[in-house]
Amino acid sequence: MTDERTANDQSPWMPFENRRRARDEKREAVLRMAVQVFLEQGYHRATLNEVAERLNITKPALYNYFRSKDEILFECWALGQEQVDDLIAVINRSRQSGLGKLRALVHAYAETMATDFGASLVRFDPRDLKPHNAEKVRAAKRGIDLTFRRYIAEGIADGSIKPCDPKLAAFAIAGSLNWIGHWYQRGGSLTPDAIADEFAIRLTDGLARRSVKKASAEAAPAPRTRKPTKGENR
Amino acid sequence: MTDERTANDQSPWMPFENRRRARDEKREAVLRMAVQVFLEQGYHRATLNEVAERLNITKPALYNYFRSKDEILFECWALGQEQVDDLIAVINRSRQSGLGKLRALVHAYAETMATDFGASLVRFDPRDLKPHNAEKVRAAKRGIDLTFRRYIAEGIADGSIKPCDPKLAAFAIAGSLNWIGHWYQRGGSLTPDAIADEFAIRLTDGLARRSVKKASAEAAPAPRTRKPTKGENR
DNA sequence: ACTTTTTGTTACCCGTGAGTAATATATGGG
DNA sequence: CCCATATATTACTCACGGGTAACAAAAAGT
Repeated sequence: MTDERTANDQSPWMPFENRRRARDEKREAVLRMAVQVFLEQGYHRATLNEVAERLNITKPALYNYFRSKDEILFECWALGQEQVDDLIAVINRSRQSGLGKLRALVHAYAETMATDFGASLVRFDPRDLKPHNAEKVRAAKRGIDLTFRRYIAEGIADGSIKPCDPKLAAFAIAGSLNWIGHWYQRGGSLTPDAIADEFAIRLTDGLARRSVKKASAEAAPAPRTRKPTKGENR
Repeated sequence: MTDERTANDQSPWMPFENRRRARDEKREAVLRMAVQVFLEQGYHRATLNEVAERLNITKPALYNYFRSKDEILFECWALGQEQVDDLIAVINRSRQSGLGKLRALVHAYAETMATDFGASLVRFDPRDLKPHNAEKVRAAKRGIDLTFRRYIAEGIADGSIKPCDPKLAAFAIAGSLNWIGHWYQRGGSLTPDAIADEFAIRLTDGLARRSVKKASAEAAPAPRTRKPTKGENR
C-alpha cells in the first residue's frame, strides 16, 4: 500500500529530502497551495491544517511565513493583482487604438481569470481581510475598472469605438470576464486561449465601428498581448 | 434617546404589539431579513443571532421555522430562483424571435439581479448547502444556462441572430448579468431599470443581424417584459 | 376555566479551527 | 565541536456561533 498523501510533487518539503530552499520559495509554495485549497473549498471551509498537511508540514509551521489566515488570503490576491497590473502596464505602453487596447485587455484578462491567482481576484471576499487590506483591494478594483473605461473612452475619441456610456460598457465587459473566474475549470472542453479569443471578439464587437468580420486584415496585426515573461520590447 | 433597534419597520414582531400573523408570513419575514444580512456580511460572518435580533426575537425562535442555518440559506436562494423561473415561463409563452426572447430575458434577469433574492442566486455559495440542496442549485443554474443557449439557437435558426457559438455567447451574456449581483447596490446612480435597458441592448447588439440603432421601429414593438403584476399593454 | 399546541425565552453544550507556548531539531558560522 | 538562529513539532488555549434542552407564556380549541 502506498503511503497516503506522501510527497506531493509541488511541495518543497519532501519528507526527508532537500529541505533547504530559500525562504521566499517556501512562502510562494504556501501561497500556491493555499489559493488552490481556498478556491476548491471556499475560504471559510478551508482550514490551515489542510493547507499545511498537503505541504507535508503542520499548521504552526505556516506561522513562520505568515501572521494569519487572512494575510495568506491577501497575499494570494496580491499575486493575482500583480499579474493584472503587469498586463495593463504592457498594454498602456503599446501604441494602438482604443479598441485595440480594449481587445488586448479583454484577451489578457480572460486568460488571467483562468488561473488560480487570477480567479482569486474575483472569488475571494474582501470582507475577510483586515480593513487595511480590504481597502487596497477596493482601490485596485477601482483601478481596473477605470482602465476599462479609459480604453473605451479613448476608442470613442479616436473613432474606433462607437459612442456609448463607458461606465456601463465597462461594467458589462468586466462582468463577463470576471464571471470566467467562477465557471472556468481546468479540464473543461474550452481552453483558456480559446475563451480569450472568443471573448476578445464577442465582447467588443458590439462596440466596434467596423464589425470584426469585415475588418479582418487590419493595419495593426497584433490584437493579442502576450505576458511580458521576457523583457520583450519590440 | 430613541430606544435602539426597536420596531424595525419590516418586522412582524413589534415588541408588544400584534404578534398574531400567519406562520408563512413570519417565515418569509425571516428570509427577507436573512438574505439581507447574508448579503451584507457574507454567509459565514453573518450570525443567526443578528438575524434574530433584527427581528426582535432570539435565535432559538428561528428554529421554529427552519431546521438549520443552511436551510435558511437555501430557501433564500429558492425564492430568487422562483422569480427567475417565473420570468422565463412568461418569455417562453410569448411569441417573438429568438433575439426578442433573448432581449426580454436579459432585461428581466438584469432587474432580478438588482434585488436581494436575485443577487442571492449568484452571491451565495452552493457548497454551504447540504449536498441534497446543492444539487438542486446546480440543476437550476444549468437550466438557466440552457435557456440562454436555447434562445440564442432559436435566434440563429430564425435569422434574428447571426451565427455564433451559443455556449460561449451564453456564458458571456450571463456572466455580465450575474456580475450585476456583485456590484449593484441600492442608492447608486444607476437605477435597475436603466441598467436593464442598457444591458438588453449592449449585450445583444453584437449578436443581432441588424444593429438596434438601425432597426429602431421594428415589427415587434415590445422588447421588454414586465412582471405580470398589472396587465399593462400599451 | 382547563388543557393542548404553538411559539417564544433563558441557559447551556460543544465542535471547530485560528492562533500560541513550550520545546525539539536542523542548519550554518566560528 | 559548540553555539546561535531559523524552522518545525506537539500540545494546548480559547472565542465563536450553531444547535439543543428545559422551561414560560401566549393562542386556540373544548
